[in-house]
Amino acid sequence: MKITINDIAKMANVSKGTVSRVINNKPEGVSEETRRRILKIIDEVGYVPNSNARSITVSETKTIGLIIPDVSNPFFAELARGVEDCSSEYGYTVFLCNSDMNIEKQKNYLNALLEKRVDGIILNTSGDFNDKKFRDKFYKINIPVVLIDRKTQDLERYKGVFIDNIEAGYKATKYLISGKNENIAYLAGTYGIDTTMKRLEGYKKALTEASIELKPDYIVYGEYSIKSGYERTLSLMKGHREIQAIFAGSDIIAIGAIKALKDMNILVPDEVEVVGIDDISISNLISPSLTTVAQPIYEIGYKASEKLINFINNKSDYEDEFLPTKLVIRNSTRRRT
Amino acid sequence: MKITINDIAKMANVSKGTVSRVINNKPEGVSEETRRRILKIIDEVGYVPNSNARSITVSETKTIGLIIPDVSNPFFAELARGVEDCSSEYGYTVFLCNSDMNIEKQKNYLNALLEKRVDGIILNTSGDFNDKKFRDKFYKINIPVVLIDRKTQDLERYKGVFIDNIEAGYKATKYLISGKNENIAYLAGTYGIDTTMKRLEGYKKALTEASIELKPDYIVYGEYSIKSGYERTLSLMKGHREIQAIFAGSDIIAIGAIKALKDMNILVPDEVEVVGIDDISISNLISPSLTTVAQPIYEIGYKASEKLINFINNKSDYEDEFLPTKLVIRNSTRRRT
DNA sequence: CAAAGTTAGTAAACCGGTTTAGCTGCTAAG
DNA sequence: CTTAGCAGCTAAACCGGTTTACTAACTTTG
Repeated sequence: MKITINDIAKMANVSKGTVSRVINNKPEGVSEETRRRILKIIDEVGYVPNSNARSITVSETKTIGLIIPDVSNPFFAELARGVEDCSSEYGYTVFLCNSDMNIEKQKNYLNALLEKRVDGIILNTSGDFNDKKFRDKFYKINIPVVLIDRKTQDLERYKGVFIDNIEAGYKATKYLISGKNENIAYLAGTYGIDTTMKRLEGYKKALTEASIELKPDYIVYGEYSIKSGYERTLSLMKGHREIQAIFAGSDIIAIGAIKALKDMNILVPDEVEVVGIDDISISNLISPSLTTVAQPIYEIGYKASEKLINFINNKSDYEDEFLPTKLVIRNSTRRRT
Repeated sequence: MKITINDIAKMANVSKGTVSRVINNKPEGVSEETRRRILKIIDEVGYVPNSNARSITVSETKTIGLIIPDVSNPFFAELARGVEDCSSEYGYTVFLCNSDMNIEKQKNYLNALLEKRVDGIILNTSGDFNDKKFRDKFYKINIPVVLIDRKTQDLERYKGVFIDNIEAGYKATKYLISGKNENIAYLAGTYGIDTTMKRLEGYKKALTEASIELKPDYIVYGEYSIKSGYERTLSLMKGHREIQAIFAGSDIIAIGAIKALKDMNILVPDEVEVVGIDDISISNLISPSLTTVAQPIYEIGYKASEKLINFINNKSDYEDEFLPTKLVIRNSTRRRT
């Protein structure tokens, strides 16, 4: 028996239109006296307007959807925090969705978000749409979307907030080269994903520039997880003891790699150097602390949300944005002289 | 120019009631043939029903709110993942809210969630309501709430999913005692919070049981953060070099403590042992790896969501639930013989 | 003082759905 | 053959809001 705007109207002996004006702080059409009277009643009976009812006429929900692979991954947790902070500052509430890099799950979430009529979506995509009909439908609906961290061929039409991944891969690899390493592996994340491939490009660029031969064996794909980093490192090092340095596709992977190296009694950084990408907060806590190409993770989330909200309200243009990265030198690499 | 149920009805030459039945898979009142025809049209034009419109008549939104202090804290990230997983399995979508332990923020989020007519709320409370009027209003609305991890006097009426914090504190302290330590500090989290005080009880119980004198100086309150753990450890150890072991109120605090001890050149575990509570995933990655009283964090989140959803649908009773903890022995404590 | 303008408010239409009462035409039962 | 029952559907009311067109009363202006 929820209390509605009609109840308030009756109690105050006014029409519900008048109550509506008071609720929405519309200045016209209500005298100060009745306004106060209505507000008092609202306060007394504890009336809470139903924003869903509102949303169907004003066609906005002040709600956005955030789709990421997994909040329990520190990188995405930090991203999510940035998104949520900005969103709430602008009066938006955010739906959290964990896609697990599963395209089917992502589709289900997108559908749910569309049904809930979110005003926009921030998407860390799990790859191309496999369901073309769904893609067409999705495109047709034309909901504002801002990509985050990763691009996808299929979603070319959408802009987003990223880092320059080529540069990031380049920086990491170049730093390893500066340590007089020649046999440098790229312990990559998921094959085919934008970030993975761009970082590869940077890796190649740095090697080429230094006239170091590119060895296909040194490039190993896996997933963006500790486990994957651990396992691939074991098998990689088993076959290639000559490797002197590992450029890990993310800090999470690097953490797995370091663990594997420890288990194999290979000293980090003395025997093998490791560099990651991301600079998640634990990277400074593990031992040895991780040298990494830092992304402004929180800011990426924050800016993505801001970009989305501006776009929703047509306040601004809608372009790709690339935030700067920075090499953070810690103890998984040797001192350079 | 969104397409609505009316448009579909017109296209199919039926009333919108019929379309509604088809959308909701109601078996009665529509022939197989028209059902197929309508579904085909829906598919072709890419119609997505508006669940907000739906929600105002069926008075449920299939939406729940999750309020936690901070997703970027690994403990809460894991919790959130558990909540979201369960919720999505049951067809619910979850709003993520970061309260930052700020009671005012929490109030604003609660208000927003009420306006959005969430079906229920999972709350890691940020303390008692300071606004009594709001509390009364909130109570009156009588929305299902499940507490998680922490209780509060004010919210006694609500049940939730927890661990036995007295036992957890007891286990941790007892294990430190078993290492022949007598000067054991409790590096607590926020003063007054349920978990903090219950763990204190456990700490006291273990000391009393072992006939170790309780020294007020050895109990230090702070916050549940690395920074706080770090700072309090520095000042604690400066004044009390005789301390042999630290029971940290959480893993996050323990991580800060270990960092501080390192900076003071105090060896862990040789000179000072450290035990935490939580077993967040990094606890196994830091060095030395952390001995800790493990909580089933993900399960707490998952069960809380399940409890809430069952309660929403009146399927089950609604009682407190305490999940088991387990001492995980790693390298921040010495080998016991 | 009349005309015009402003203010405060109402009633009704509308948003996009669900649900109920009732109608039509057919089949099965008595 | 009548009647009851049912399947298939429609029209209209309803959910809880917003918005628009309109009116009545009062104020300002020339």
